[in-house]
Amino acid sequence: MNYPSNPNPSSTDFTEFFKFDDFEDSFHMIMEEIGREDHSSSPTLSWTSSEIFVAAEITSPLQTSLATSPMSFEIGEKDEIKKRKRHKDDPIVHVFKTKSTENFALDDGYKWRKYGKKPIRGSPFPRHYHKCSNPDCNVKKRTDRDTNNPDYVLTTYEGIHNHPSPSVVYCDSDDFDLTSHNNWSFKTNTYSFSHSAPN
DNA sequence: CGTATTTGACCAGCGC
DNA sequence: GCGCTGGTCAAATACG
Repeated sequence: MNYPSNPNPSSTDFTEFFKFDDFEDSFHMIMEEIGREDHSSSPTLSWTSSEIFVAAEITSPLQTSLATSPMSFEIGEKDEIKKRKRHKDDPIVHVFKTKSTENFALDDGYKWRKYGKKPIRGSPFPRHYHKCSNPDCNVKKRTDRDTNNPDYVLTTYEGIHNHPSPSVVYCDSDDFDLTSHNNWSFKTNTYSFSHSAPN
């Protein structure tokens, strides 16, 4: 399967990428929590990086909640709920594409445990499967090399972390509920972010 | 010796 | 059904 790149990397309107109700709900919920009345803009992020960052968004303590693309869906009514795998043409909302010839994995600040590796049909490069190392957190991510351009790594996230990023080094409050605070910063070995909500 | 990774086996959708 | 494919498990292995 070839993953499309972000359909509109410069857009700040995420809503057009959320075709599924649960995505839209969670998106609006988060926008409300961070005080965005128009629900159409993302937090402002700035970063420095040794890698070239291609996609418009990157995971962060807040945006991880948006960075979800389930691999399968539950469809149907109560008695007949079935699972459906992601179809080839389903939109993949958050695939992060980074130029990385040295480090395969995107350093997103979370700690991951690798649990699988599979050759993918049509690609000379295997896909790697990871779970969040935090107990009781079932967020997953997959990493592939871009078949069309092996210099790039595609990272796909599924799920919402139920804990803060271990890389949050500053927040304007001691508690961990980042969504209720305006200022925080985020640092990994590769990236450093800062976020300041507008007044 | 404890923890993380590797890797073949297993399993579940999906298309035919 | 059945086979193909991708996702997960878990025992073995590597590594600090």
